This record gives sequence, structure tokens and C-alpha cells, in this order.
Amino acid sequence: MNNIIDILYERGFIENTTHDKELSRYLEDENVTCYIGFDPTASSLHVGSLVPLMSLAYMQKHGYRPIALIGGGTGLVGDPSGKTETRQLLNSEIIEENICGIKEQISRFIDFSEGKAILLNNADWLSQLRYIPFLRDIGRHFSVNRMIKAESYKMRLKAEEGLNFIEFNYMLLQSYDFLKLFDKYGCRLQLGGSDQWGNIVAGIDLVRRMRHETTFGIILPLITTSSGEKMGKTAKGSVWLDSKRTKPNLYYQYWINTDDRDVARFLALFTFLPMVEIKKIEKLSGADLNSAKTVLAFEATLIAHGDKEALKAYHSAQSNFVPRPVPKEILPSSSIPRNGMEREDISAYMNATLPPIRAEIKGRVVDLKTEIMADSTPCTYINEDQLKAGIPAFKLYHMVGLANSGSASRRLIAQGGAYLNGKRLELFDYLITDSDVDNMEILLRAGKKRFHKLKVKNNN
RNA sequence: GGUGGGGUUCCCGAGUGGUCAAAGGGAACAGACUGUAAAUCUGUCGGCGAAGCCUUCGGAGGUUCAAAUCCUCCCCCCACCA
Repeated sequence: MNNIIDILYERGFIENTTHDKELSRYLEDENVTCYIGFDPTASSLHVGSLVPLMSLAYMQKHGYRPIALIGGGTGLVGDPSGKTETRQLLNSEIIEENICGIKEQISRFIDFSEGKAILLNNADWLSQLRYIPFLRDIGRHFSVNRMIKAESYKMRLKAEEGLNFIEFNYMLLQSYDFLKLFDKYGCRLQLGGSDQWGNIVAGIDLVRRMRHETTFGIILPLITTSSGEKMGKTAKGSVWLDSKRTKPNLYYQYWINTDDRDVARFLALFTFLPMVEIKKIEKLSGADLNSAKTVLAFEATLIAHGDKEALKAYHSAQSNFVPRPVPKEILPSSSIPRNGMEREDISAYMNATLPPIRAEIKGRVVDLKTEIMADSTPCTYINEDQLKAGIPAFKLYHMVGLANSGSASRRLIAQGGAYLNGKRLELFDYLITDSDVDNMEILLRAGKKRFHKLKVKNNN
């Protein structure tokens, strides 16, 4: 089990590969360089990009050199693969901005220090291209007959939207990237989602035709949840990796809400926990799985946002919901706290002036006490005066963002979905005043899972 | 360039002068049941301190007591032909 291919297969990262035998042989070599492209179509990557990111991370763990290629050039063109609609063309300033955000996120997953990995932007070579030489050197290797048979284009050729010429060129540009990376970095392996099959194969062909060398492709699966949805899409939009766009505690909640059937699969894909331990999870059923979900959420948040945020999210979940300690025997390699520090303990710590509680997380010693205090439930500050005058409940829910409009807020309360300090609100215009304040704050809740804290601020 | 078909609320999609804040489905939200899961059942699903009023059917004008619906111009998409 020390072959990377076996590891990736076992964890569920491989849907398909080109030249199976040669690829395994190639991967026995130590100097493997592989790459994945990331489109800068948004200022942040989202959960849907985790499979590529994690696969690169595993490659790196295995001692290979990964290249993360940001599509600053191809982003200007727009990849039609797997899209049913034409993408909006993005202008270069937006793309530049997006690249900044994405770079930072990639570096949470991959270590770029000391040449262990390379971060590149294909705008560096694509934007220099001259049309006629490109057509003559690269374009002549592409058969339109073959291109229109590619699955990625077929869909669009059939669709009502059609396919315009700029997008049709995307395949050439991505192939050219592979050629460039092969020439400059000796990169022989490209990974990509199943929608990238056509583009990857085209790149392999181009290198073979122009350099008479063999290169390889690994196709990563498009992960869908067991209920059939794409990863990372919720009604509220995507689950972003950027902590400004998706707060770490919501990111944590996203993983907590994982479907029972997906827990083991997701632990394998989205954490670094050993497979031996994950296999044991598969045997769990019913409510026992919730501990595994807690670990999944903790580990995933740890990777994306760091230990501090993971702890904060863990503790606010433990205090807002029914606390659920994670038994020692479940996924023992996880650094999730297990010392039974639950709701009562948390408030005890809040009030007591105990010496710091040391815990070791990811090899670093942190003071658990400060982490506990730092609750990551979203909160809003309110003036004492404002509260003394009183605010109708439905206004407050709207104000704080638990409802999108006054009407929605009224509905929420009328349907019995609004709770004030744990007690159900009966009247939509119940006047919330300072008498509802408990320990300098008011806990608002909408439905089962959405919380918001209102903290009282003195005027002085 | 020609001909034809389209653009409706978060998405799909019905609606061709008043009964339209607009059928139906999906998504979503809330309640019940639960385990912060899934399934199921029930309710809600433009905005407004809610009586009533205001804004919405690609955009701008117009006809009419009355326009998503009729007319004019414009923008965008698709198919076929060139």
C-alpha cells in the first residue's frame, strides 16, 4: 500500500486513468511532477474544488512535486466543459482579484516552501501568444472532427445555448499548458475532474505529437452527495473556502450535516486520517455516526481554516446543540478534543479563573481556555438604550439576518420557528427589551440550526 | 444577411386583455417525527407594523377604464437556411 495509485484508489480519488501500466511504472520514479489547473472564475474556491486540492496534497505527502496552475489566461476564455450555458466573460481585473484569493487558499492545502510545490499562472505564457504562430504550431495538431466528438463539447453542441468560438479554443489552450509544463518542469501527469477528460487527453496527444513523449492523466470523480447533489452547493449558495465568504463555523456545520451514507467516503477524501480507522466507521450506524460527523467537520475545518477556527467551531456547536463527546475509540488519530469538555464545563471555565488548559493540537500547544471563550456563533452588538426602548421581535430577526425580510420574519415567528433564549416566541411583535438579556447577551434562534447572539453594549 | 421560435418570480414551466402577486413541479424555509442525517406528513414561499397599499413577467415608449397578455422601437438567446 505504498503505491500512490493504490492510496488514491482506496480513498476514492480516482475515477479513471490513462495508460494504467505505464502510469504505475512512472509513479515508482521519485521525480514525479504533476499538475492541476484551477479556474479563477470566482474570488474563492469552494468545497467542489476540495477533491483536486486534496489529491494534490496527497501527491505532495507522497514526496512528489505538485504544480497548482491558476488559469489566469484560460480564465479569460472560459471553459465550456460540462457547462450547459455560456459562461460570462470575466474581465482581467476581476480575474486578477480572484487569483489573489485562490492562491491563499491553495497554500493551506499545499506546502509551497523550499520548492516543494510550484504555483503558476498560465497567463504568464498564454497572454504572450501570437495568433498566427499559435495556429500554425499548435492548432494544426487539432482535428475539428475529433474535437466536436468530445463529450465536453457534445453537450453544448446539442444544447439550446450553443457553443461559441472562443470557448471552442479552450481545449487548445489547456493542451498548450500541459506542453509548457512538460517542457519547463518535466511534468508528465495532469489530474482533473471528469469534465476535464477531453482537455487532458488533448494535452497528452499534443505532447506526444510534438515531443514524442508519453504523458499521463488521472481523472478525479465528480463527488455528489448521496442525495444526488453536487458537493458544496446549498440553497444559500456555494460553501466557499474563503473564511470571509463562508464563516468557519458554517463550514463546520456544512460537514456536520453530511448525509449518513457519505460519512466514511468523505472522511477518506477530505481528511488525512488513516484508512484503517475510517474503515471502522463504515460499521457504525444510526446516531453513532454523529461522532464520526463531528470528527469529519473538525478535521475538514482544521485543514481549511486552521486549528483555532476548528476549535472555535467545535465549541460553539457543542454549546448551541446538545453536546456530544467524541469517544476515544472513534478515529483515534484525530486531534479533536475528547476530554469531555461539554456545555457545563464550558460555562464553568468561563466563570472560573483557572490556569490555562493546555492541549496539543497538530503538534502545537494551545490554550484551550481561550479557545472556549472565543465562541464563533455569529453575533451583533446592540446599544443598551436601543434595547431599553424595546424592539419588536420580527424587526430584530430581520435586522440580525436570521430572516431576509420583515415578512419572512413574521412568517418564521408565526410558524413557531423563532426562539428567544431557548423559548419559543409566540407573537411576531413581542417587544424584546433589556429584561430578556441574560448574562449580557440574548440568544436568538431560527429553526433548529441557525443561531445568532445579540450582545449588549454599554453606551459609554 | 433571410426565415421561424423564444426571454415569466430562486430554477423549470403554464398563462395570450380584467377572476393575476401570476397554475403545476423542483428547490428552499418552518412545524411534527428524529440523531444538527435520511424518509414521510402538514404549512409557508415578492415587499410593507399588513386594513389596505406598493413593486414584479428582457428594456423603453404607446393603446385601453384595465396590460405578463395588444401595438411600436430596441436588446439578448435558439433553430434552420445562406
